[in-house]
Amino acid sequence: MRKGMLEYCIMLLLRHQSCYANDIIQRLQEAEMIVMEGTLYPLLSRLKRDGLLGYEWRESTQGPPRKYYVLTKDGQEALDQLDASWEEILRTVNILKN
Amino acid sequence: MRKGMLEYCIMLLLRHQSCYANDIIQRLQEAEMIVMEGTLYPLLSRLKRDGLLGYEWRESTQGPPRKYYVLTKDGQEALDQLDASWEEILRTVNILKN
DNA sequence: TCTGAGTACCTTGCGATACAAGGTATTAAT
DNA sequence: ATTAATACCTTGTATCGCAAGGTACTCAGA
Repeated sequence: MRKGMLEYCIMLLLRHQSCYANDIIQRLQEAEMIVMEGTLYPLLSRLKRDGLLGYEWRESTQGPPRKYYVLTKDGQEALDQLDASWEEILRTVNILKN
Repeated sequence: MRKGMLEYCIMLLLRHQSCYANDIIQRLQEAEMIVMEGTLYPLLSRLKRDGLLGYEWRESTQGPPRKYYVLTKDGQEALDQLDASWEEILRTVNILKN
């Protein structure tokens, strides 16, 4: 059922901080949402391609450099839109639950 | 984003009343969720095939007879499970929203 | 020095979901 | 008999998420 929620959750994560893939996987896991690498990387690439995310390389103390993703201005607007969609889904489910 | 929500919404609808396809489309529309016929019919067939829904034919005063769908016992249990999943998604989003 | 373990990024193939478009069948009215 | 309305269903396409597999960089230890 969480289909389609992933994009929203990832953008929520990036609203206040930049993250690289493993950060995202771990933080989502703490919020009880499991994401696979094979799901995450293509999704990040797509959001980058669509101009909603940008990234910058940063060195790591142990291991290869990391891609830190950040929300672009377009991304913030898209996120606002997703917030609205989420509210609508909440309303829908609440109506149907009566 | 509402991908995957449809099954849940339809089963919520059927929790307290039986419906045929156009009922479902109209009621979901009232709850601000748009469903296409080409989406709904295969979904209903699948839920029937999986034993979560049953149906009975009923005559209509104007037009061909209608398939009224109802939740089976298995369907009720599956719906309870979906309720739990929904609660989990609510928790996840709330955590990520801070 | 080179080899293996750990980390990080990415791709390919598959199944499932939803939509758009089109098709079949029954009923009632003209 | 034909048409309009209603109701059910199928096919083709796009997207999403997962499983599995692959590449590349870094560092520690043999």
